[in-house]
Amino acid sequence: MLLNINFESDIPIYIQLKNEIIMGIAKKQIENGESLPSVRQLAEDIGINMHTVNKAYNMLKAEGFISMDRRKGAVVNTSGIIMDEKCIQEMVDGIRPYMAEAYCRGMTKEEFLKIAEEIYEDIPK
Amino acid sequence: MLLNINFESDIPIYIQLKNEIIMGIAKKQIENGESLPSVRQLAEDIGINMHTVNKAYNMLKAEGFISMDRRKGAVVNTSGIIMDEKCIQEMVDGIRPYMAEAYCRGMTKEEFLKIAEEIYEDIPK
Amino acid sequence: MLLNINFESDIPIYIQLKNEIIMGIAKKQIENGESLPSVRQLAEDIGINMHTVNKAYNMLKAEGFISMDRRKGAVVNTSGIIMDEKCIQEMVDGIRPYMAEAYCRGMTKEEFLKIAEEIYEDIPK
Amino acid sequence: MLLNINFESDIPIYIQLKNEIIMGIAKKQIENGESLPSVRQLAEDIGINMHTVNKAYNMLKAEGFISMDRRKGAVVNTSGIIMDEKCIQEMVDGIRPYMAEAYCRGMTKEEFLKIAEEIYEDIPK
DNA sequence: GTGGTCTAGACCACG
DNA sequence: GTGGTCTAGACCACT
Repeated sequence: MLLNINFESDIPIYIQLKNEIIMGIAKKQIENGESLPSVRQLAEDIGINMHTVNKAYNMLKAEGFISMDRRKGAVVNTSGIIMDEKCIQEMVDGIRPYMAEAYCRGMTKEEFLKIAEEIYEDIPK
Repeated sequence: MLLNINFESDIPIYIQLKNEIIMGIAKKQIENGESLPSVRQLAEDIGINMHTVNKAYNMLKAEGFISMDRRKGAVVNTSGIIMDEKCIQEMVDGIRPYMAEAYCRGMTKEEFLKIAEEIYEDIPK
Repeated sequence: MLLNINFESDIPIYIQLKNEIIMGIAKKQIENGESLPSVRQLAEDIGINMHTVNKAYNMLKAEGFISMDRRKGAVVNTSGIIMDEKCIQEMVDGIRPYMAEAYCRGMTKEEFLKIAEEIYEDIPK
Repeated sequence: MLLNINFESDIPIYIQLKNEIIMGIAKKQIENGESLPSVRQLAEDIGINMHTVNKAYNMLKAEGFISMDRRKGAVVNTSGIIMDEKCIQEMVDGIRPYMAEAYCRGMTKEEFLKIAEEIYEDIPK
């Protein structure tokens, strides 16, 4: 799994890491039931602090993407996750500002939906 | 123009304020050429510090939504703004994580696009 | 004489106005001995405050470009002005930052001097 | 790197600071990839407020001279900077008033170019 | 009265 | 220890 981290971004590294792992799960680069690298290992690979990886793993656990196993470490476990009302609301609140800006900049609904569709279809690849 | 700021949010106030003003422009609650309230006035109205408003205004200026006229203060100026490559890329990078999460949570493309369409159509209201 | 003022610039209007008048003198759009418009007239023409025009005229007077005449108002008087050490120093300090930036951005001396020459030759037109 | 700040000048401290750092980059007193002092450290060294340094750093970041790396602080990054049309235009607009004044004061093109050449050649020292 | 600049001091998120 | 955010309050330049 390729984890793309931009150290100059204003998005915290642990958030980027969390997003990249979710992307890896979506792309099935890591399957349900498989283990993620150990905190220490991943930290060393990426060249970041152990605490940062830990934080990302804890967020993933809180959001239901992984579970912690004493022997196998962090294990992907997507069996119980669903798109509930709270998730939808967070998503709506998250993307609305981007749409408002696009709207002001003259992007039509069709253009926007076309791009959204492309992103979606590009995920599993 | 109603500016909705959530002081409990982990999103910085000046970012929320910037987004709310863009939303106000999109909704045509404030028209092209009109002046925004003075930094001090708006700060007092919302109950925040002058500098926080100033930061939001400066971001809007940098993104091309307003101009600072020495005589009229902050003026909405949407004439020159377009959805260029950089904007599209930022939008794509911004919404992709939400889509990847929705994808993992089993939301279909159709469901996602339906929600996206609803948000878009809800903007001008 | 065409006076080009940008109200959205971060350069104060009275400075812009002063510079434009000096440019007008350089271009011989206004000759030595001629009168500038009255403070009131010019303010109205440009659409700015009378005090702002006054400030520009006072700077021009302090720098030796004009003299105030009771009957003729502000009169261009370039007879006594020279490029003394102080002026040179101010010019050097003023353009050095632009050159340092151009240098960092990879502009060669030849390119810079070519542009400088072009600007100079463009003045009297 | 020697940072020369004039507290009596009417040029804002953060602008002077920005210019001095660009000069330091031009003189190779600080090389590409190196870190600048932390905002707090530099503020203390110069005897100014943290926020003033911060503003200078943010301008340098916006102009492409440095990147903010979450691990290494402000890092000089001149790899991507070029002298594009916008930069040239800003430079031209910036130095034209000095040239117009020099022209009025009787400085010839040759004298002007000689001084410009001297400033340029003096930068890397 | 406007924004711009600067200071001082605080808290927090990040690494 | 780092920068980011926010506050409070001050002075100034500009219009």
